[in-house]
Amino acid sequence: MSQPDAAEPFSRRLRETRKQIGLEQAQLSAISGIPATSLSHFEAGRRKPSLVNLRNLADALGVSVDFLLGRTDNPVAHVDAAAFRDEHLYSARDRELLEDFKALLAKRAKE
Amino acid sequence: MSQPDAAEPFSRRLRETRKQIGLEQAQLSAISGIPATSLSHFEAGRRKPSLVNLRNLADALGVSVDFLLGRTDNPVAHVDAAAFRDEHLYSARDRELLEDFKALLAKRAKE
DNA sequence: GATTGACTTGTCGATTTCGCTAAGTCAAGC
DNA sequence: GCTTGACTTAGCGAAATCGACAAGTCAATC
Repeated sequence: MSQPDAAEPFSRRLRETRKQIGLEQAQLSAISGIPATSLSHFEAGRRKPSLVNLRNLADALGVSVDFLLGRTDNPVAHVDAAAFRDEHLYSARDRELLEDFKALLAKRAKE
Repeated sequence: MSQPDAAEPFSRRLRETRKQIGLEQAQLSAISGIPATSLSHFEAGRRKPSLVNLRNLADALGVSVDFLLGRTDNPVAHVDAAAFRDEHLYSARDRELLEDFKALLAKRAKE
């Protein structure tokens, strides 16, 4: 078992984006400065990129890191959605209550 | 040479965001599942997070990875950041409870 | 069937992060 | 001065990524 490929959104996003742009691994390697063998490892899901490599990949491909990681489906960065939807929680008192509540849930979940 | 702190946007963004939200390292540790000592290392610029830790941090803080990395000045990446924030911590049932609790706080805050 | 090109896979030593534990700093409050 | 709380720092072995190189796969073209 354990297909390294299937579960990782990053691997798929990387390959899809690269191909969609019409780049070969060697080309992306030249642009990003990352060895082509490393790119192959990334796309195969055998390695995960370091912070620096991740950033360079996003730069080279012209997409957001969040997109590469599968956190958003929007390739190009971001519009400003509700800046902070939990704004009301930023009263110190409420936050305290919320933290206590979370702690309670977390504790219960462990049992 | 090599000031670990000064040159790294990630370190600053992490600390700033955490404090702005009003969390202590221990709290962020509980939410993100990352040891507090690791958080200290990140904020001091002594270590850089792995892909998984980076993702968990963005989730826990409710900001985009691109923001944490200094690629954008826009804190919020994708629309449902708040919804996914504690997803990995709780069961669906707990999340429901948590949302109810938040709603309660929000309602009270309006009065 | 031999060659070429794109890509995969394995191995190497070096470097880094991993989580963990213990100890240290340091300001605030008693 | 002592304690508490938030945070830093150091050391540990385990695990992962790093870049580089060699070798292998495999379909397409000649």
